[in-house]
Amino acid sequence: MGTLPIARTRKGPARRPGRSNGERPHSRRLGREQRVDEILIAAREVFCAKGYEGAAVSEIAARMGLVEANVYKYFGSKRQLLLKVLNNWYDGMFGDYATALDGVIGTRARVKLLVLRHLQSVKQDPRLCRLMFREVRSEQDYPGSSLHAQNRRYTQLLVDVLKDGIAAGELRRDASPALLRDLIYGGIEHHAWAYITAAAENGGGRRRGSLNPERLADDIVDLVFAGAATGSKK
Amino acid sequence: MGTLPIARTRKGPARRPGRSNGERPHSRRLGREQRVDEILIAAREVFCAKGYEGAAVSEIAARMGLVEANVYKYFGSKRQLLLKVLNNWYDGMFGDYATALDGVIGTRARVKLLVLRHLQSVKQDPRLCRLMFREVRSEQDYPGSSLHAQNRRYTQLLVDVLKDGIAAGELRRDASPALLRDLIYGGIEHHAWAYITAAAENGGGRRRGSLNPERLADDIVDLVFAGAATGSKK
DNA sequence: AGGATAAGTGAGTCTGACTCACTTATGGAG
DNA sequence: CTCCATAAGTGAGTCAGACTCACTTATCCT
Repeated sequence: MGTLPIARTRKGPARRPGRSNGERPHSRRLGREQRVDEILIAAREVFCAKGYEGAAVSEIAARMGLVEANVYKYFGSKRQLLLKVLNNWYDGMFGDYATALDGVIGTRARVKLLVLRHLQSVKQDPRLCRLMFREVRSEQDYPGSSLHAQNRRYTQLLVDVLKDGIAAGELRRDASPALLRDLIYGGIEHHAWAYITAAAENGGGRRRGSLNPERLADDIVDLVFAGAATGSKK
Repeated sequence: MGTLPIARTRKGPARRPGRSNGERPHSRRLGREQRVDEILIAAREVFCAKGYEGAAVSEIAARMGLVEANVYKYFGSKRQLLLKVLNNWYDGMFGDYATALDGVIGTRARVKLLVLRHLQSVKQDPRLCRLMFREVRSEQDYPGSSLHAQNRRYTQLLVDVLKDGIAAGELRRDASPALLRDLIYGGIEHHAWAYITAAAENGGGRRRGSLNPERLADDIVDLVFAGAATGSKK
C-alpha cells in the first residue's frame, strides 16, 4: 500500500476555453520523430546553458512552446533525456575516427591524432564534456549503459593503436596499454578542467583557462613516449 | 517586491504538548562547537552512504535525534555542509605530507611517495573521493573556495618535487611540471574511477574494480620517467 | 462524415531544500 | 535561590521542480 491511487475525485480537467489569447491555434503539432528531435535539440541547449541540475524540464518544453508533460510522453525521465542528448553527440563526433586513423602511419603519429582530436572536441564543446564527466560518467547507472559502451569503443581505439605499437616494436613490451590510456585521457581531462569549468559559467566571455590543442598534443605525446627523465631519446 | 514577507497570519506554533512519549526530556542539547562537530560527523556518514543528491538534510539531522531546521542554524546550506566535511577530511589527510617528503632522497622516490600516498587515500576513502571529484571540483563555486586552495597546495607538492628534479638534472629541462602533474593525478583518477564508483554503490560487497597501490605506483612512476617508447633507460 | 490514434494539456502529487516565528533549557548575575 | 538574556531547538510552513494522469483535440485513414 502507499502507491495505490486511492479514489481520484477529479472529473473534468483541460477544458480549453476557446483560445482567446493571441497564440497560433495549433501549429506546433508534430509527428513523433520530429517531436523527439526537437526535444533533443531544446534539451541540449538548455542543459548546456544551465547544467543538468539547473535545467528545468518545463523550460525545455517551453522552448518549443509546449508543456512539461509532453516531454514525459517521449522520455521517461529528465536523466534519460540527458543520456540521449549525449548519445547523439557521441554518434556525431566519433563516426570517422577509425577511418581517419587508417590514413596515418606510425604509432606516434596515430597517438597524436587521437590526442589532438580529443582536445579539439573538448575545446569545441566544453559544456557537453562537462555534462559527460560530471553528470553521467560518475553516476551509478553508467556502467552498462549505452553511453558507457560508446565510450569504451572510443577509448579502445587508443588502446588498439598502443597494442599495435607494442607489436611493431615501437613501444616497450612491458608498457601497459590500459595504463597509458588512463594517463593520456585522464591527463587531458585534468589539464582541460579549468577550461571546461570556465566555459560552463560564461558563454565565451573572459577565459580563466585557455586551450591550445596543437601544442598540448605535441607536449603530451612527447612526454608519454620519451618520458620525463633525463637522457631520453627525443 | 516579491521577497517581502507579506503579513504572516500565524501566531502560536511549536506548542510542545508535555512530552508524553518516551524520549529523554532534552538530553541532546549541546554547545555550538560540539553540535557543529556532531553535525559534520553525521553529514559525512550520510553523504558517504547516499551521495550528495541522495542525502537528505533531514536524515542527517535525524541521525542525531534533531530536526532539519537545527542543521540550518549552523550551516547556511546543504552544500556548505558538504564543503566543510571535505575540508575536514583534507586537513586530516595531508598534514604530514611535507614532512614525509623530507625523509626521502631522489626525485623518483619522492614522486613515488606522492603517487603511492594518493592511491592509498583513494583506496581508503573512495566515497569521499567521489564526492570531491563529482560534487565539488566540477561546480562553479569551486575556483576560489577554501577547498580549491587546499587542493592547490596539495598538488603543488608534486610540482615542487618535479621542479627540484629538473634543477637537479634528474628530469628533462623541457618537461613541464604542470603537465606532468596533470598526467599523474589525472591518470590516477581515471584509472581509479571504476574502483571509486564500485565502492559507491556497495558497502564492500562485490568489487567491479580492484586497486593495488604499490604496483600501480611503480608502474606509473616507471612510465612517466622512462616513457613508453622502446630504447628507454630503465 | 466519422472514428481511431496519437499529440498535447491542466491540474494535480510528492519530495526535499530552506525559512521563520516561536518555545525552552541553561548558565551567569544579582 | 531566582531571574532572565542568550542561544539551542522546533513545528509548520513556502517554494521549486520532477513526475503522473485523466482528459481534450488535431489529424489521418477509410
